[in-house]
This record gives sequence, structure tokens and C-alpha cells, in this order.
Amino acid sequence: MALKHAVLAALLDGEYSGYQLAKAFDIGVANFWHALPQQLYAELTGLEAAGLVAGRQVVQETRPNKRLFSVTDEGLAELERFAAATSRPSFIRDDLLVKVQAVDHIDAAAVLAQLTERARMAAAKVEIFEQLLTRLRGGADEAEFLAHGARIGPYLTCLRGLGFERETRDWCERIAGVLRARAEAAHRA
Amino acid sequence: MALKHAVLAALLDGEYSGYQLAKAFDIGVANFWHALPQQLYAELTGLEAAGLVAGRQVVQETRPNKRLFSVTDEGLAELERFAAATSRPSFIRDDLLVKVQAVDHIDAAAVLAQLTERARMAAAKVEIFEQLLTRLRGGADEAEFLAHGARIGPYLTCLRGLGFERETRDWCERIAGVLRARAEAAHRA
DNA sequence: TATGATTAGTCATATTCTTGAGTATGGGAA
DNA sequence: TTCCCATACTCAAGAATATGACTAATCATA
Repeated sequence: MALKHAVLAALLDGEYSGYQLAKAFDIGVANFWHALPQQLYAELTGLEAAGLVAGRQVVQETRPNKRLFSVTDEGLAELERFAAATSRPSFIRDDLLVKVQAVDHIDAAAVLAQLTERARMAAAKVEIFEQLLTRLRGGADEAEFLAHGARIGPYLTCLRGLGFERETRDWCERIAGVLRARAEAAHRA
Repeated sequence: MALKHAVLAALLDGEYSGYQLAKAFDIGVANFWHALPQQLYAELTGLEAAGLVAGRQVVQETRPNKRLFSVTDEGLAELERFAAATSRPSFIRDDLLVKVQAVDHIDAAAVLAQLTERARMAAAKVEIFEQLLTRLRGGADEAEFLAHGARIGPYLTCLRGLGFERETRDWCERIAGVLRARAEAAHRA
């Protein structure tokens, strides 16, 4: 019951096609959730059948036709119910952590390489999020925007994404440093 | 192919029963992965069938008998292969973010309550991780431990957990503050 | 002396997420 | 002009994860 509400929340900012949603939910931004196109199309079909979103056909000349979806009143009510219900905390679930956990028993060089690469990816995401935040607040001061902005939800989730990626980057860099120092020490000995 | 390697990594520190693993993987610590008991028992059965872990029966008098598992050489080789393969980055996937994303369109008070509660939970986890870190480095200085400790993997993943929970706590508190200020401003108006 | 918690598991089902393959059209670059 | 990329979407199958209901014994506590 999770992707369902993520889709509803994403559609609050306007009409989107499955394809457009897919791009937002796929690698790149993925502000507050992540999903593959196939899931999204399936989810949209289900949501429409349940009356939580409404789709309308848009005929295009140069491109294939598309269907744009928007949240219905029932969809909004469903989101309201969802928001009122308690949800249990999320956990970290990352292959890289498993590798680091095992690092004393396996080839540390392989783990080190992946930490370096992941730090790079996280740093790239940090930049993307920072640009997105600037765009979302439309030149305004952050405190001012958060106090009086009309639509702050996406900004707030973006802040979480930024914090997460910064943490990931810093941790990867720090652990990589530790592993490098140990490798050098072992080499000298 | 994810939980499999998490279980192998967890068993590197000694023999554990499914029950003991379940406690470590369930709420509480969940250093680097999270899973329910049923999953773990199933996974252990599969790993044993594949020869990646070995189980031995321990007969107990006051408690039900248990089976303790340890990683075999083949299991270690499998972990090695896993560590060498690249794995794509992890995403945040959290119901609370979905609620925050929708906060401008739904009852902000409900979201605020959940942010407060989540901040409390994250703060509790921060304390647990801090205590665990102190225990893991056995009184030694952190830099000293990371440079020369024999088993640093669990410490490093614990650091990630700590950073994640701190970020979660800080973000929840900050966003809660923003929502409270907006609610007050709306009330005055 | 019931009651519930803890230890130690199993079984079945349901949902969710991922993987892989396809359909069809138009636009731009080599 | 061939090939790849972007738009726009569908179908099928599998792996991973979550939910809920069980068994069975001991231990602590009210």
C-alpha cells in the first residue's frame, strides 16, 4: 500500500502521464520514492479502476497519444486517511553496507572501489538536489519560502533527499579513507 | 540476492541461531539490513541447502533445541563474489516522506504528529547506536580503533546507521518546526 | 495459579518489486 | 539510410518481502 500513495502524492502537482511519472520516479530525482515504469503504469491502472485518479486521453500528432492523470476527490480522501495512519520507520537497506559489514573477511580493495564510486554518485545527487531546491523556491530566501510558500511539500522531501545523499557521500569518503589507511599500513608491515 | 548476503555477513562474527539472527535483524539494531524472522529461517534453510552455511544442532534442557549456523568456505567465496559485483545505489523509501510531499493538500496536523513521533524514535536509535559504538570499540579511541582494530566492519555500518538516524531526527525536528510555525501564522490570520 | 513474555521455530498466502521482452512512431546524427 | 534515442505504453514471470496464523516449552509476575 505504499507506491499507491506515492503516486497520488506525485500527482498533486498537476497532470502527468505514466511516462512522465516514470521519469520522475526513476533514477535522477526520485525525491521521495522510487519505482520502475512498469510498476507505475500498473499502479495508475489500479488507481483509475478504484476511482482515486482520473485519466484523460491526449491526442498528439508527432508523438504517440498519452493519458494524463490527476487525483480525484476520493484520491485526496485516501491520501488523507493514509497520512492519519501511523507507519513504521524505514530502514537502511543497501548492498554496499553488507559489503562493508564483511570487509574484514573479504577483499577490501573491491569494497574500497565501490565506496569511491558511490561517493561520486552521491555527490552528483547532492548537486542535483541543490539545483532543484533553488528552482523550487524560485529565487526566494529559504526561510521566507518555508514560512510563506504555497507548495512546500516537494521542497521538504527534497531537503531530506539532500541530507541523505550528503550523509551517504560523507560516510563513503570517510570509510574509504579508513580502508586506504589500513591498506597502506598493512603494505608497510 | 540481497538478504542472502546480509545473512552471510551477519554470520561472520560467530555462530547464531535463526532466532538470534532474527532479533538482530528485527527492530532494535538492524545495523545494515532488516528482515523478519520468517524470512531469516527460510533464508538459512536455503543457504544450508546451497552449502553456504553449515548448521549444527544444539540440544538444550530448559529451552527448545536450536540450530547454530556458521559460514562455510563456499559461503565466504560467495560473499567475495558479491562484494566484487557492482550494486546500484539505494533509495529512500519511506511512507513519512510521501505524507510530507502531500502536506500542502492534506491535514498538516496529522503529518506534524507523525514527524514528532518519528523524531523521538530516531533519537532513541541514535542513543542505541552510540552505546553500541562505544561497546564495539571496547573503550579504545575511535581513530585508534579504526586504524588498528581487528574487526571494524560492524563498527563502520553502525556509523552509517548513526548518521542516518541523526539525519532523520534533525530533518523531522526541522520540518515539524516549519509546520508548527505555519500553523500558528495561519491561526493568527 | 492464571497470564503473559521469551525462546525456538514452521507454514501458507499475499503483496510488492524487479527483470526481460515487446509494440509502435518520429527525430536526429553518422 | 541506417541506427540509435526519445516518447508512450503493455505483458508475463520471477524474486524478494510482508502478513498472519500456528506449535510448544519454560520462566517471571501479578
